[in-house]
Amino acid sequence: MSDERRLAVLRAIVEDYVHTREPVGSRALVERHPFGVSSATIRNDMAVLEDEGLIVQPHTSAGRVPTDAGYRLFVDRLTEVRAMSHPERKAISGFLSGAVDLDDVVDRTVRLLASLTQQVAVVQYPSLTRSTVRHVELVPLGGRRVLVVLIAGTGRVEQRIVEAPTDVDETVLSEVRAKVNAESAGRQLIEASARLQALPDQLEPAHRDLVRTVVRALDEALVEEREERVVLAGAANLARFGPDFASSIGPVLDALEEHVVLLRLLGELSQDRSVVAVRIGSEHAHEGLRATSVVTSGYGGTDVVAGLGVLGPTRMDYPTTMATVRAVARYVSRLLDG
Amino acid sequence: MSDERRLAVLRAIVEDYVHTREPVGSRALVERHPFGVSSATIRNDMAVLEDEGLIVQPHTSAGRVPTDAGYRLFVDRLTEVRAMSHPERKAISGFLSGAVDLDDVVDRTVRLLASLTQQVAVVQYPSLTRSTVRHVELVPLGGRRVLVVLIAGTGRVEQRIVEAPTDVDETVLSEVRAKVNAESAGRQLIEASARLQALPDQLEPAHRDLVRTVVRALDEALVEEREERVVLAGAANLARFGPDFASSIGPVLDALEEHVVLLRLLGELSQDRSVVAVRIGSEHAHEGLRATSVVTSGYGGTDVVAGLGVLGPTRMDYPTTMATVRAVARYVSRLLDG
DNA sequence: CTTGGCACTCCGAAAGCCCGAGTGCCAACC
DNA sequence: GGTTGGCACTCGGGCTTTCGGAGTGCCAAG
Repeated sequence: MSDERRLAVLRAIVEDYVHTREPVGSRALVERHPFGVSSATIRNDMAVLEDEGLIVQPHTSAGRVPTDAGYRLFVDRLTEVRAMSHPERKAISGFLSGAVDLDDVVDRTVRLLASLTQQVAVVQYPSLTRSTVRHVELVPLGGRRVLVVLIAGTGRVEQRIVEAPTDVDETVLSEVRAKVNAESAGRQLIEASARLQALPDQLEPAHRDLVRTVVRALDEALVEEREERVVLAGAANLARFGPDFASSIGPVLDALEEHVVLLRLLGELSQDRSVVAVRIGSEHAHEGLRATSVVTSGYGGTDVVAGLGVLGPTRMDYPTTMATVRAVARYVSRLLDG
Repeated sequence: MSDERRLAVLRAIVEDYVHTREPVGSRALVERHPFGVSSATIRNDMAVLEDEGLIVQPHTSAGRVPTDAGYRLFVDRLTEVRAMSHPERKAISGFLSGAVDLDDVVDRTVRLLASLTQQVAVVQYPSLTRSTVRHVELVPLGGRRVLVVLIAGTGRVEQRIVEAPTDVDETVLSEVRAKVNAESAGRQLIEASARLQALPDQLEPAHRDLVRTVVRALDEALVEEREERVVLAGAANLARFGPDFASSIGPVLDALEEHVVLLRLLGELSQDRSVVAVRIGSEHAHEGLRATSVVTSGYGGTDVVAGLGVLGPTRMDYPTTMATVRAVARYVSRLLDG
């Protein structure tokens, strides 16, 4: 019994099922695909595939449906990520290149992904972690309050208002500002953070507490808030996933609202920028996502700085979705690099 | 035929229908409510109510269901907004008072609304318009780039990076900064905006272009971006509205994603802070919302600065929802004022 | 205006039925 | 050993039919 043909059968089942949304039987399979063998043979193959846990039949006398394990094998071994056609590429770059600032890039990206895939799109804000510090500004607000502003290389701006231990005057603040910028401007955020930690000890004791307060605020902005934001689009597509998906809509919406869950997902899957990663159905840690698959990619500048992806039913067109996600991630990365 | 009893019948129909989710018939009505008349009499009343377009029967031989007009009359004339109980108030203020900054206030508010009402909650970010300017900061970023930061009385911070007409040096910038703050600090945003418009003419020509650029950026931050953001929570509750609502989920999610639609809605309905406003089903301009009702209130400081509300099925418990929205709006307002 | 009575409608659940798709298995075949 | 046609068997789902109950509208009497 040819191992190769069995895999071809699995591939055919996945493709047909994704296409028709209905369990696929042996007869239909040999009609649509040129296996050169009879349906009885295919039946034998299917029995084996079922033993291996790659497909199941919803009821006796129904066709077969891929299991999550079946999709996994399909994605890992039976799929080449499709290349995008020229017009497709053009549409992507055209739509994205109109963006005016970072917010706009993220916004356009997430909408684009949602509309191209007809699924739910998720885009994480580019993390500050790998980005650089352009400038740190300290603004006295009167009394002990100081506004701490961090401007990152990406153009993203984070600010905090802090309460200094004593009243601050402008001359002290100028000094601190100069020191802080000397230590951090132009450096990667992680490095800047490390250097800033050491800063208070190098200063005269009178300023230490103020500097500590400022550094703590910057650190929050740098570390805690990094990767903290995600943007969604296309939630309405959930309703289009079909009636068999209806019962899952509630839990999925719940999960989508817990941005922490999405961030973890993107974080775990988007380690590598050049690769699209897929998490399928039961592979999800979060219960509410067990009916869905997520296709993600890292994106950003020279290092990976964030992730993006789409979420759809496990019965999705993986090759196309993966191609789209990859293409969009690449274009956004290029945009942010330039 | 008593007009009064007819309205009592309408009220009873609305209440029972909201409670049971099933069309209510004349027999069930007299059993549950002490009208002191027979079901035949109620039937006559119902016939009239149906003629008036306030109720309909889904099919012959089914009970009656309120129409949107019926709900409207119920809300306008048959309802006293319930007062919240002490424990309820306490839960609200307790949950909200833990907030650490404006973002947190908005975030907690929207979650609170969603969980209290089990519906979809919408909170608009407090508008800057009626708020005051606390401080304006200008930061040279090197070359011609200047970071313009606006700190509002609410603690909200808006920033823009602008490209000055020529290279900027710190001394010029200090001067401009002083002027700008003198004109705007402590003033209401609208007033500040007006005064800033006049500022360029009062300065020496050399600085005018720079000031114009800065003022334009501030104006954008003040005017264009005001009221631009809404935050949602509880979208998953859509799935709990019942099977009869299932077909509307898609369109509603679509509408929820168009924040512009929500902003217009909140804007139109939340004119007055002390009043809860309701828009019912077919009263919505947006098609996708025709199956829903929205209950909103203005909230904010001394003037109305933003709106919040919840969205649910037209068959919702209006008195309770209105009470909750009102109570939450009040607590948030108090929080922002203090 | 109210009421009891009555004929009428019609939804929806339950039951029964049948058809077709699909399977598993087997014996024969190459 | 893999492949094949044949065949009996299963079972879901669509279709129709039936039936009961809830609810109405109307009417004539109070």
